[in-house]
Amino acid sequence: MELAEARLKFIEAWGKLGSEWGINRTMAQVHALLMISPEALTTEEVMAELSISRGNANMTLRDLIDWGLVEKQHKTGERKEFFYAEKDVWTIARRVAEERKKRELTPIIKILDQLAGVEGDAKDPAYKTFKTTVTDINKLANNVNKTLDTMLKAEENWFFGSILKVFK
Amino acid sequence: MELAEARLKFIEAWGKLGSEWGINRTMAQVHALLMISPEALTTEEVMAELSISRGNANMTLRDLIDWGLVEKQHKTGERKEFFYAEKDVWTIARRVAEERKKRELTPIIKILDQLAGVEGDAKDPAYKTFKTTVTDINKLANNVNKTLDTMLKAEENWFFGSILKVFK
DNA sequence: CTTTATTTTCATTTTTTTTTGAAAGTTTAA
DNA sequence: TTAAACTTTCAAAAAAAAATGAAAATAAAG
Repeated sequence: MELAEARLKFIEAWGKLGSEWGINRTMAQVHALLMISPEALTTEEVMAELSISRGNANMTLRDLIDWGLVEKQHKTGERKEFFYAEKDVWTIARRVAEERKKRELTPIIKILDQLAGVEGDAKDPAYKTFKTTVTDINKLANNVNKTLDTMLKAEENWFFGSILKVFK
Repeated sequence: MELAEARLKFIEAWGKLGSEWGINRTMAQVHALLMISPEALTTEEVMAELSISRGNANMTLRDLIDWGLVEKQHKTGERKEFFYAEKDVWTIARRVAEERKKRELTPIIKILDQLAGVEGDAKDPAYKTFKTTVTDINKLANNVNKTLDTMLKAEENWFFGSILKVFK
């Protein structure tokens, strides 16, 4: 397989994976393109490579910056902005985990805390089932939360090494 | 807060979480409803509780069955079908992990294996960056894969207990 | 069989999400 | 200043995803 073909396949696959996980396909594709680009790219280059509009490229790049996955660069003598993606895969994984934790896990734990406190008749099956389910989900969410905190502090080899060693 | 209100909030929150993770909002809501229902429900009841159409309820329930989260039940003397959700939260988590692994992780690892094998000029920065990125993502994906295998076999307390103890 | 209850399908409609592109805004440099 | 280069915004359009509902299919009962 040619590099050019492989690059396209990678961009396509990363876009598909992203959309399956609730991330805009184009955003995942721009991320993929930047991850495999040794040099920072301009908006124009991103637009051309992926055949997307200026508005789309601009918004997507801004989102990637918000996720902590891409940074703006300025080159001396050049007027336009360049975009460069973090290349360390474990750092990328941690940034994504950190953002999703903040945006999704923390809010749902807050709601579950409220819901787990609902009062009711201890003999009512509807109440018992609700209480048990919500309390159990809350506990699991807190376990995931703590595990993510661990992951955010850990090195990749240490993290997986330890997990896989314990459960060998 | 009343149980009735809490139930609605839970269904809403679960639906939102689902849609953020690439799962159809209605499917997540039907799942939430069944998780907090002590008894199996009929299609009619699901339709009424969530104000959705028969076609939608039918397809969504079938999908939940495909995910291994809901089972059909038949009651003697009753002609219609009843739907009952798995209530053990750790079992639910494992089923979801198992399905997403099968549907998404395994296919992308297959693609990454192909892409990691692409040949090229070892001095070409574009090639080097591509190769490194793809290889690193592949390694991470395989670590996640193994960790999921462990999770699928483990008990909740054992799994998180061990992880959190190692990294305490 | 035939009828009735129930489930499934799927073309069409509706809703939601994403993308476009041109205008407005901003920055730099001459 | 002014003007050119570049970035951002956002209303409108397009595309994608989800939902509807009625007809077809299936299954059970008489």
